[in-house]
Amino acid sequence: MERETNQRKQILEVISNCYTHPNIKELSMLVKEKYPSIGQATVYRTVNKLVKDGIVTRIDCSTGTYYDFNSNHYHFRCLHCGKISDIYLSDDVINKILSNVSSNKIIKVNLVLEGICEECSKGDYNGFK
Amino acid sequence: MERETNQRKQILEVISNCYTHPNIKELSMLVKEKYPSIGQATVYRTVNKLVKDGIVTRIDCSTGTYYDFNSNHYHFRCLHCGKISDIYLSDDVINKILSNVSSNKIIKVNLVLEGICEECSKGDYNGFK
DNA sequence: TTGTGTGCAAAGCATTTGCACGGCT
DNA sequence: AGCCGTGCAAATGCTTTGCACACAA
Repeated sequence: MERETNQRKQILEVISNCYTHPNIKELSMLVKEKYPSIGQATVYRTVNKLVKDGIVTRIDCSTGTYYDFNSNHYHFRCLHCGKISDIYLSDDVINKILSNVSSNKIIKVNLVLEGICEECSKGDYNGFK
Repeated sequence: MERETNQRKQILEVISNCYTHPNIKELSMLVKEKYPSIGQATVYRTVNKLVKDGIVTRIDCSTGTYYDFNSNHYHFRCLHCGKISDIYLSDDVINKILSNVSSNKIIKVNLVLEGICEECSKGDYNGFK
């Protein structure tokens, strides 16, 4: 099913080396920088496959979709600077959340908190991004 | 700032009467059905304003963005039938989640669980939507 | 050898925008 | 009266797709 092509390996390598949580556009640029011969369509197709295969995680929030490698954590997005940071929740809290759903087959938890990060809270700012 | 135009009232009325959680396309169609003279661009612009004003809530998940009226609850989306249902969490659980973030200004919590709903779990199915 | 993956360019869609007009306040 | 909101249609921009070729299994 899933072939270990060079492009797949290289795109995965770029994602896993990402310090930030890129969206598809940023990811495309990073891939283009390091592996210029990889086409745009390949990035789109490959990332979707990696998500489907459970190797890469989607972060869906109000400003779009971001990607994360190997994530069993959650996210906070600053409405001012746009930075996305990781949040870790205990199994206890997660189980309490899951216990509120009658389905016994939860496959994914997309949790994104949005607000003003500590750094932005300190400085002056006017309005949100 | 926000003018109480007929279009705004009518679009809000359509959203608030929605039994389901429509995406922008479904919402456009519902608006078109009931108020054919309202243009497509107006639906887009107005919904975005209603979200910005905190009157309508965005639900962001892997299949796109859905809208909800007056929501202080959370959501579950079935990967098989696509249905979105409401989840209610106690303040206790929410506070435990929030306590994991160093920011003291959380403005929004986007929480979407995905899995197979009870109804779909009962029946046979092959593959996800 | 076979069929999936890839690159390119074009097609297909969803969303935004410019502009003139309408209607809140 | 002034100005934001609206409708229309065009523009924009993101994502997908068709096709011929490449390459992993």
